[in-house]
Order: sequence, then structure tokens, then C-alpha cells
Amino acid sequence: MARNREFDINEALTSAMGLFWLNGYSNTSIDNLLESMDIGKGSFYQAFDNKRDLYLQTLELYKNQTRSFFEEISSNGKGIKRLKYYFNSLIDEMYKEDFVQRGCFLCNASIENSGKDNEITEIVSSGYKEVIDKLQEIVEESQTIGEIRKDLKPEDTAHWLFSSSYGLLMLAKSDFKKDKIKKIAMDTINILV
Amino acid sequence: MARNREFDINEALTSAMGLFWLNGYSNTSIDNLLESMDIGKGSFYQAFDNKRDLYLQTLELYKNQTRSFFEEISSNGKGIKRLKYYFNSLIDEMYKEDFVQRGCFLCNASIENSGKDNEITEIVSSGYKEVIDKLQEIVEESQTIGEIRKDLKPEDTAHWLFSSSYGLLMLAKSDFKKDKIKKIAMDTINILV
DNA sequence: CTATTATTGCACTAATTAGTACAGAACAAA
DNA sequence: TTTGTTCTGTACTAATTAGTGCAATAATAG
Repeated sequence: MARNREFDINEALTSAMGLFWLNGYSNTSIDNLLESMDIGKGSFYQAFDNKRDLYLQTLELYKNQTRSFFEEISSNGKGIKRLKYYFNSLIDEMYKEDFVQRGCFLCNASIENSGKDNEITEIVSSGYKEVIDKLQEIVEESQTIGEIRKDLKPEDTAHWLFSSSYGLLMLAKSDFKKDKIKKIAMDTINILV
Repeated sequence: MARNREFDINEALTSAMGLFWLNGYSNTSIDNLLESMDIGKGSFYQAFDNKRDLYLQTLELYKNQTRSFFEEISSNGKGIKRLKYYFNSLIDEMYKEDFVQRGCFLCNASIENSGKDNEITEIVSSGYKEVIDKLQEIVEESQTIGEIRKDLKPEDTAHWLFSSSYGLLMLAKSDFKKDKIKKIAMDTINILV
């Protein structure tokens, strides 16, 4: 009955996420987005309510990708091996593209938002929680197969692993070498054994 | 010979730092700054080159405050006690003012900047390094008096403590309770014993 | 008190911002 | 091809941005 959209909305979302991730919300203008998404203003406002709406959608996309990441982890070994895979992938991801360290998109959003927008705060918190829950599952599994000390409480340990890993991302944004970061990560894990 | 400046430049810098810290560089307008510093535009551009210049000065102010903080730590016990004081103060600071969690100003600057401005990158990196060095001193001291395991390499341990503490700040920006964060912090330290 | 000179506040500019309006093109179904 | 609808690009607006220019003010030294 009518014309179809000429661009792929998922591709557009992905490239928008890349911009927001790298430059933050405020430092990404609609014009920047249009250029990177390769669409015109009309198409943009046809597809999205406004800039904030697009931002929220890219945050959700990020959370979905994180979920996929954990599924990938699940199919890569068990216990400590899984934990090492998690940390290593996280760090590899950081140093992947042209030495540009973007950190974690949720952390970036959290810092830029700083409690001003409740919806964003909620999106970030629930994202964190999902990761912590997954880490807790891995810790419990590792304890079952005897790879992590049984005296450590899974919930606390998961929180601790979470904050350690996100602290590493912070370090990686500074001028620390990848090998150094990986070493600290492995030290972190070995402490649990 | 001529009129004196009517406002206290340090007070002005401190309130500017507060704004940048809370809202970031881009989300802080000159008008916001003028209001909070309680000065006019003329006085502003008389005292500072431009917005970025002011920002750099507030970052340096933050680093100076961090140095004072470590001096304060030095006069509060030795070894592990000092380490606990560091973590506790960091967390108290986070939860101090009206439940507004600003995180670490240097981290915020690092994330907003994301490698675009070399001078800012350098200011942040050297700030991190100072903290890590101080932590390393504390670790070495703790090992000397037998409060931290001697098999841990001080440099690695310092990096690890640093990333753990900054990860905690990340958590604190989410909706985690202060007690929870403090517990994770103490767990972190006890792992070294 | 006077002369000097820096401080100050206000009006201004040019650029950029997010978002809107709309005309015309393009596509799908009949 | 015709019809109906949606997509798309451009021109626009109103608000906000950082920064400048300048006249009036106020303090200090003599």
C-alpha cells in the first residue's frame, strides 16, 4: 500500500550507539547522528520520537548485546574458565578499535546522567544487576565444581568481581597497556581460588 | 593604583568544580557557572581565558584536594588501618551530599573526554598514577609490618586496589546502598590479609 | 580629593542546538 | 497507470551556546 523505509533500523541504531558510546549524549548532535546513520532529518524523526528516545533505544541495544555476550560465555567452558573468558573478552573489547577506549556504555551513561533522569538511572541499574546476577551464577557454579573457595559468599563475590571488572575498564581508559590490565584481571580471579 | 578583584578566586574555582563534577563539561554552561560562582561575565573572562581553561584549573584543584586527602590518611594509623580509612572515606564522600553520587571527578572527565583532548587525558592519567603510587606505599608499609601477605607484588596489588575502589564508585552511582558498598570494600581489603 | 586603572555588568554576535513544516519523490497495491 | 500512503530532503524556527565590546563603576595611590 505504501512506500517502505529505505534504511535498516538496526544498522542505524547500531551506528547511533557507536556515537553515543564514544562521545556521550550531549556531545553527539542530531547532525552527527544523521551523518553516521546516513539518513535525513525527515527519516530520523519519522523513525524516532526525539534524540532522547533514540538514546534510550541504543542503551537497550547495548543491554541486549551484553545478554548475547553472556550466552556466548555460557558456551565457553565452565567455572573459572568462564570467568577468565569474561574478563579477557571485556578487555579485548576495550582495546579493539583503533586504540579508542570507550569503556562501558552503561557506565558512561550513568556518569553523564548523574541521577538527573530516572529512566536512564533505572536502565543502568537494571543492566548492572543483570551482569551481577550472571556473575553470581558463575561463582556458584565454580564453587560447586570446587574451583572457588567455598567460604566466599556468592552474592558478595559477584559484586566484588563486578566492581573489579568495571574498575579495570576505568584503568583501560587511561593509558595503561592491555597486558598490564589483563594481568591485574587474572590476579583478581586467582585470589578467589 | 587600581581596583581589586571583588570575588575570591578559590571560592569561585571550588564552586565551578562542583558544577563540572556533577554535570560534566558539556552540560555546564557559562551561565550556569556564572550563577554558581556569583560573578558576571566580564569578571569571568577577566579571570579565566575561557571555559576549557577554567575546567583544567578545576581538575588541578581536584588533584590537589586528593593530595591533601592522602596526607590526612597518612596521619591516621598505619598499614591496613590506613587502607580501610581510604576506602571508607572515599565511600563516605560519595554518599555525603543529598544522595547525589558524583563519582570521581577525574573518571568523569576521562569518560567525557574519551581521548579527544590530550591535555585532559594527561591530567587524568597522572592523577591516577599519583593515587596508585600512594596505594603502593601503603601496601609496602603493610607488608613490612606483616599486615598484608608478602607474596603479593606491591605494584600489582596497588593497581588492583585502585581498580577495585573505582569500581566501587561506579556501583555507588547506581542505586546500591552505602552499607553494601562498604561491605564489598572491606571484603576487598581482607582478601589481602 | 583627584587621577588612574582594573573590575564589573549588560548588550551584543555568530554559531550551533533540537525539533518542525512541508513539498515532492518513491513505492506498493489495485 | 492510478491511487494512496509513507518516506525523504530542505528550509525553517526558536532557544541556547561560548565569547566579545564597551560604558559605567569603584577602589587605590598620591
